[in-house]
Amino acid sequence: MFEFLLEATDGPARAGTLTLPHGAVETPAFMPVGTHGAVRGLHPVEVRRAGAQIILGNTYHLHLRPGEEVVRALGGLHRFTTWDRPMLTDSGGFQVFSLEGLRKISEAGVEFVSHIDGSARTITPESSMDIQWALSADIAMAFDHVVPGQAPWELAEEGMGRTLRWLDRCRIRHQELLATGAGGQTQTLWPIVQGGTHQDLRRRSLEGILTRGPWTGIAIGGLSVGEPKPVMHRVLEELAPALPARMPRYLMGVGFPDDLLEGIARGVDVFDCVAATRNGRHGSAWTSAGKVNIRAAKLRLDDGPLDPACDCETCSRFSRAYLRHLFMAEEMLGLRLVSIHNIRFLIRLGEQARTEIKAGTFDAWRRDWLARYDNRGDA
RNA sequence: GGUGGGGUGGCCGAGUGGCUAAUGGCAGCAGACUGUAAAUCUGCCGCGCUUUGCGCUACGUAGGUUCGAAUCCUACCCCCACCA
Repeated sequence: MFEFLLEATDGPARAGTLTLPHGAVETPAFMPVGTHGAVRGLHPVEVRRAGAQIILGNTYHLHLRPGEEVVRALGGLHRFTTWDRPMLTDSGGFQVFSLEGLRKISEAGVEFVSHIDGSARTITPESSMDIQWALSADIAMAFDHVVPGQAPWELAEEGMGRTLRWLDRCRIRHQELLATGAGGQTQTLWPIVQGGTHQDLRRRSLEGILTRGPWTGIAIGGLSVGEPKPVMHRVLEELAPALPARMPRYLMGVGFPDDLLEGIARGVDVFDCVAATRNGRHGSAWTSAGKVNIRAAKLRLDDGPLDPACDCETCSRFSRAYLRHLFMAEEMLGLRLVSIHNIRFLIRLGEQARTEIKAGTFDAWRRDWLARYDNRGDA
């Protein structure tokens, strides 16, 4: 039910298949983010047609609105949203970082002041598990304490240690929930490696997680939260040799196209990132030649597709000039079309990487790809 | 024809003697965004240059008052409302 079959490796890069209750996920894979139970702006069919095999939901946001009991009463997140393929829910741990000004951390859990109505909302390792069980995604994430990328050792140590202690509580509660076995529901729990940018802490975190195993997958959190890219690469490289080969590795919150390739090159199997949809809504598109600002004046009469090398529904049909017009006219179709392109772009990057890994040509392909990719935005 | 109100940078619109190349907003231009408090945010936005500075032009037009005017005075042109 929660198997990971490692099909090929090419250096540290891996290609595999993750089997989950709602279907298979071929890796390397990019998961579009659907915080509120929807990939922002998109119809589930569009998300599916972009090639998505799994999407995310968010514990904190769905707890606040509509509330997990509503989702449970309506048959769980799959039925509620009509997304019938695999889903993963993030635990609310990222909101410990992103909503820093609205929360208070203690060993018991995190007291949030709701960003919606100011009411007090406490999330504990146990309640995060309860909420995620009610949402009933295929994969639940451990409730973790994410610290900023520049966090000094002391703070990173605190977050890492707390994440490990909370993992014990998550695991106990999750096993209790599994034991109830209500309605034949099943779900797996993935732990999260923390420790900031400090090698000793990352190692301790990973060792702590592995001694608490077994697990069906493992996540690396607390990256791309303000640290320079080379530092993220270093952390991944230091971690890679100690990660068991049999488990899928999920690099949380990453990333941009180049981050996917750099992550895959360092042994990562699964990614998620809001940038595809957020940048899409903001008019910033990724293409094989680099970033394109779709509002740019120079595109006014550009009759070509966003990315000639892309097979998405946007590129196969609409011109850059039309997309620009939609943005200038504030037609919501524009936001949607670029979002569709961006998620297809990342998913296809994973698909291409998978092919290259199986062919044993990943590294050369990656170097070539990155050399052609202009990150400055004048593609 | 009379009376009153008004003409400000691409547009709307503040400003009623010096702190004003002129608040705001819109439009335009450029950029940012990494487990979503974001269909958001930031910067530029009279012209030129050796661009943390300098020069030029500018608040309907032409004069005037003043050390100094978008701001005060005079004349004229135009717009709006009401009255004839």
